Amino acid sequence: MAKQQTFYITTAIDYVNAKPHVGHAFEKTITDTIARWQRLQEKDTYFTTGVDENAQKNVQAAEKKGVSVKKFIDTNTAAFQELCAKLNVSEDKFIRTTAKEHAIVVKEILEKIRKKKDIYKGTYEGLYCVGCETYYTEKELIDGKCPEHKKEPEKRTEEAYFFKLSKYEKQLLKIIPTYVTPPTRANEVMERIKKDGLTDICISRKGAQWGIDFPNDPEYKVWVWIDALINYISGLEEKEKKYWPAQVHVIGKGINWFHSVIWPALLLSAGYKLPEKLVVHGYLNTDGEKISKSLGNVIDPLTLLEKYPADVVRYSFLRCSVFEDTDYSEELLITRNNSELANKLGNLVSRVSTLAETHGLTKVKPLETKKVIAQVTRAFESYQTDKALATIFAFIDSLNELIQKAKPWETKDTKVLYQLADGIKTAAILLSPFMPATSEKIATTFHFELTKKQLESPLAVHKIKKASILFQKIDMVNKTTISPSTYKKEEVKTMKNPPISSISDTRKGDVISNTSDTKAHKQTAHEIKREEKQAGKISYDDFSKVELKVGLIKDVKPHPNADKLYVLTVDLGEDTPRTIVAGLRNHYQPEHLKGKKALFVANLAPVTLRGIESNGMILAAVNDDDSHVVILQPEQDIPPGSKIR
RNA sequence: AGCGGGGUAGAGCAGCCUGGAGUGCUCGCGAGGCCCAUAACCUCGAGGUCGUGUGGUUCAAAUCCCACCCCCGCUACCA
Repeated sequence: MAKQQTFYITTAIDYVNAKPHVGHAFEKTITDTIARWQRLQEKDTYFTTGVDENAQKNVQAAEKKGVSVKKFIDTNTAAFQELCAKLNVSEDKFIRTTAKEHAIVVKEILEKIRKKKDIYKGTYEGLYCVGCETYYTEKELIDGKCPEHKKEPEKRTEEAYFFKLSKYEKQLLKIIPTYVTPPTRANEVMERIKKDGLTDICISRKGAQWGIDFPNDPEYKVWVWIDALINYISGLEEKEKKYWPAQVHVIGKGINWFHSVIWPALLLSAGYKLPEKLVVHGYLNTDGEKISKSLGNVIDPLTLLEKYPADVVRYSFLRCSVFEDTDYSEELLITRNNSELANKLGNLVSRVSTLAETHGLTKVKPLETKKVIAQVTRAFESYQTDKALATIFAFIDSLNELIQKAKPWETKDTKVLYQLADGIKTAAILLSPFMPATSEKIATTFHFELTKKQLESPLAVHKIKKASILFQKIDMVNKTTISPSTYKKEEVKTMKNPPISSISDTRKGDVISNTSDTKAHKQTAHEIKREEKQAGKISYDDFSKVELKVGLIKDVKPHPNADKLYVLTVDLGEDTPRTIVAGLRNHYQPEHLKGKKALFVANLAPVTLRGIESNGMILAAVNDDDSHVVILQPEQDIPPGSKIR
């Protein structure tokens, strides 16, 4: 007998410096659906998901909250586990990278790479700001100075461990086109390799306190990305032999580079087989609509799951395109629940089960379903769960048409009722990876099992009882609204980032990132700010230091090197007009500013912004999330240069 | 500016990879049918220069290639 085929599938592991957001839920749902489909195909499936707990940023985030790092990650990890449970995610293992077993595997693999002579000690040279205790890339500097301290950083070198990524350039270029899907994501990476080439990457962090020790050199920690990627192997534990290589890694587009390039290179070096497919999904765009942005609606998946059944939430994700970015909103969920789940599927099951209860079923040749099954199978082969779902719902539509045409309530045609019931069986089994609980309910009503075998054989006739309501309709008014204050802006930003870590710091492979300790500084800055707030008041003397004047905007030009900035030419009643840079481009058209009088700060120290020196500042009123910006103007006409007191 | 996504009916989308009559889906609108079902379901209809190019390739372009315009996201910038 042939050995049962295995199927190993993973999600990316999530970065736990904040609570889970819809993107995480989206990825888990897609991956879970593929895993369940493979199980339905009778493959021996292993599915892992989990969290990346070793990132340096956790240290800072924890300190900010005033809790220990361990406690901080435990709390957030629990939220991710809760998400999986409530979403009905069927993972076989939830990985935590702080687990001892994980660290052991990381060390083993690094040892293999070292033996291959792909690790060497070199010197990292970078621009170091003493105040921040961190390295900056030239791109991050403003005017050649540290953005926090406005001081020029010094050139510093330190010893570090490097991985010979460059060695694998040719091999990678060869494998990426077949490994990475969709092709645009493969091209993206190929282009970058061809353009910039691959340089060796620094894989150690000196003096970091959080993370996995570098083998044989406790002065260093392993760079978090290396540690994170290895979860795909460490998560298998003793099952490694059985399941590796993975069939699929599902990841978000933001972390494509790490999975397309660094991960296979590490595996090649360590002598592992490569995973078969990297499925790179797009993002759910939750503030695509301006309306929800101004309302401050942040869609929290755990809140959604409290309000709506898991299957409804899952369905709302799974209808979104896997590969493209999609706008996602709670309205969308409600519309889909009502018109697709309740009206189409739910209502169909309800009608057929009621009619079957009163009239019974007579076994005849079922409807043709091979085509639908083949189409769904094909969609799964290319990991387009959204297409698979659309195909199933087109089939459900055809059942609705059939019942309407055949009018079994009039004809009492139990043969048609059988065909409908058999069709529902097919739909329910095909839907079981998407909405497991719903399929289970339908299976109970019509007496079948959610197996491959029953998918391919006609429905056995049983006495049917009317089904209970599958999907309740949702009132639009009941929509969840979360006030902006629930989430700090900063948090939302991090959450929108791809699960593991930031990309910018590895852009050129010259990585000692700015993730290392800026905390000392940041904390003091924070304290100062807080003190200022507590004091809250300034003296008149302080106020009088600010020189406010009326200015006439004589000209408005877009900043040549920045999207959000205008360069204003302003008459402040002086001999020559001043150049003032203002961030108004998203809020005003040039013609609405030109010729107007507005209020300016006249004695602000000049600053160069993206290459243009600004000599003052325009005053504007701003709402909470900066979405609405209004310039201040004198109520009546008054000459430029007039003072404001 | 860098990277990414998009522009298809009043709104939101699919179709594009692999070219074959503007085909389809959800919402909305108009008319009708049905009375089994969750006020659901079914049929028909109105509504389109498929962003622009009187650009290229082709017998044939929403689809492939080129140029341009606009929108959105992330990052930078809001003195």
